Formats: sequence, structure tokens, C-alpha cells
Amino acid sequence: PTASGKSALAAALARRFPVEIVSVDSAQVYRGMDIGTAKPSPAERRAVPHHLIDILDPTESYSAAQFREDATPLIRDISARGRTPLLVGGTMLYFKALREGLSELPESDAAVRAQIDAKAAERGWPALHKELTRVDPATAARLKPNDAQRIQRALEIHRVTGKPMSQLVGRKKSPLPFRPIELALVPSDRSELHRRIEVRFDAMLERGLVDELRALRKRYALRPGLPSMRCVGYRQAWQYIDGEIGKNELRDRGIFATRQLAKRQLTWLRAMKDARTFDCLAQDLDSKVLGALRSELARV
RNA sequence: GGCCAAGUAGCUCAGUUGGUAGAGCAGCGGACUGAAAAUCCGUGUGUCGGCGGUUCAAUUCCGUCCUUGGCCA
Repeated sequence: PTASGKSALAAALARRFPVEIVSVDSAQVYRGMDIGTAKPSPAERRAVPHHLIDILDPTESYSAAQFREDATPLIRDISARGRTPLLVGGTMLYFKALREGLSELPESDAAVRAQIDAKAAERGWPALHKELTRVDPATAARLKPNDAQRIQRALEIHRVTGKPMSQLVGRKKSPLPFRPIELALVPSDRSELHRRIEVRFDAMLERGLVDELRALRKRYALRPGLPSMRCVGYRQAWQYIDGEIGKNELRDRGIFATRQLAKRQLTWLRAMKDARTFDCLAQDLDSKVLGALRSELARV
């Protein structure tokens, strides 16, 4: 999860193994969003090659499918160079999409989404959920009437392909042709993770998160609904800049959002039965992980 | 020192014409197929400030004490 010390551990591993790092992070892909995403510093990036960081402008959007398409050849290339790809990040859906593959579904369609959004604004998402029941009862049954994003996606798929999502999903996925060693960092004490999150968010504010966003808003035509602007910290800073909330509320809400993110990440981690988990609060974390990795690699 | 107001869930507060209480936020658990740092679902027993009194019954009425804020000395 966020603030567990992934980057520091990755740097430590990079000192012992010939690795290149592939970022698995839906926020660090954006250029200029450095402070709030806790992006590795230029020095860290000079020490070890990092991939999939700073690949998009904040006006653009990324996806799990795009990540998979980008990461798979990278993993292949790094391996071909005789090095080990070290995938580091907290965007758990990206890990899943990479490892298991995705069904063949159409990519997102901005125009279709805009149409659906307009209809939802008028009639509400439960009404669109009902509409989905007519064209794709199976998908509608597993979605809640308020799950805007997934209802929209299912309707989008139907509109674009003429077929229900439930019919397209579940066939020909192409899983990753590598066997990953999965390591999970989980704090033994949640309140300690919360403390770290608080300290780190204060540091981000101190380092100028708000000014960073101000500058981005000057340089790009950003909107609050953009995936980049929904990122933890940036969303709240946006509201602060617009005068919707004060400084204290910015701090509180930023910390709350980060804690909630960490919680969701931990839910994913608990479901990953194959992952070896380590206490990220352990003093000798680096050596523990190194030891585990050495024995794991010896077996391969 | 006197007067007034407030003390109810981690926080901000609502409420009970006396039958032991509920919202928002937070927290916690879960779901997750091209926006995923997103989106959604579930989850609220807390000496209703302390002690006495009245009452079948008090968080609710009365007394007193404590704490906080304000006003007056």
C-alpha cells in the first residue's frame, strides 16, 4: 500500500540485483505530478532505470489495458538484456491485468461516455442500471444501481460492439508469459501506517503540492473530472485552489483519502494468496526480503 | 468571585413533551476486466460530564460539583 516504503525497498534491491524498475502506478505516469504522487527523485531514477513514469500529460488518460500493453514488452526487453524486471507499485488492478490478461473488449470511447454521462445527469444512474438490465441482464445483476463507472462501461461496451459485456468477458485472456515472484508489504500496525501517511502528506504540502497543481493548471487545460485530477491529493488541492475548502480541510481530506486508498490496496493484497508478505515496519525489512528473494531465485 | 451558554459515538452535531439514542465525517470489512490514487457495497452499545434527588422508570426534571467558552467584576 501507499506509504509502505515500496520505493526505498526497490532501491535497496537494485543495489544487490541487476534490475530495472517498471512502475505499476496509475498516477506516476503523469508528467509534472511529482510531489503528490511521491515520484522517485531524479537521483533515484538516475541510479536505476525506471519505466512507465512520466509517459503522459495530465490531460491524457491511461488504462489497465494500456499498462499491460506497455509493460509486457518492457519485461521482455529487460529480461533480454540480462536484467531482472522489478515491478513496483500499488495499482493492484494493473498487476492483475498484467498477470492474468484481459478479455478482448473495446477500448473506452469518450463520445459514448459523454452521451451516457449526459443521460445519467438527467435520469440518474439507477435508471441506466435498469437500461442495462434490458441489454445485459447478467452484468446488471452483479452491478449495484449506483456503480456509475461500471454501469457506464457495460453500456459503452454494448453500444460499441452491439454485444453484452457478459458475453465478451471471460474468453481468451492472455496471461503474462513470465512467472512473477510476488512480494507484498503489509504493515503489522495499521495506526503506524496512518502516522506515516499523515507525516508524508504534511511533507507534500510543505514541498508545494498546491503550487505544483497551480502551475499544472496554468500549463494544461485541466478539468476536475480527469483521471489525473482525481488522484489523491490533487483532487483535494483542486478544491482548495477553487476556494471550496480551507487549508485545514485540505490537509484532513488529503490524509483521509490516502488512508482509504491504503485500505483498498490492502484488500487486494489479502486476496493475493501467492504473494509473500513482509511487515513493512520491520527494521530489517531489506535483508528479510533479500533473503527470501535469494532462496526463491535459487529454486528457479 | 458572579452571570450566561455548552458538555451525547474518534470528530462535528441532532434528539428524546421522562420509557437508556441517531446523522454526517472518520475508522473498519468487502467488491473490483480499457478512468482503478477510480467506482461501489456493507458496518454505529456510546458509564448521553461526575455524584445525589424526584419517579415504577432519568441521558431527558431538580440540586450540586467538575470542565470548556463568553460576558461582568
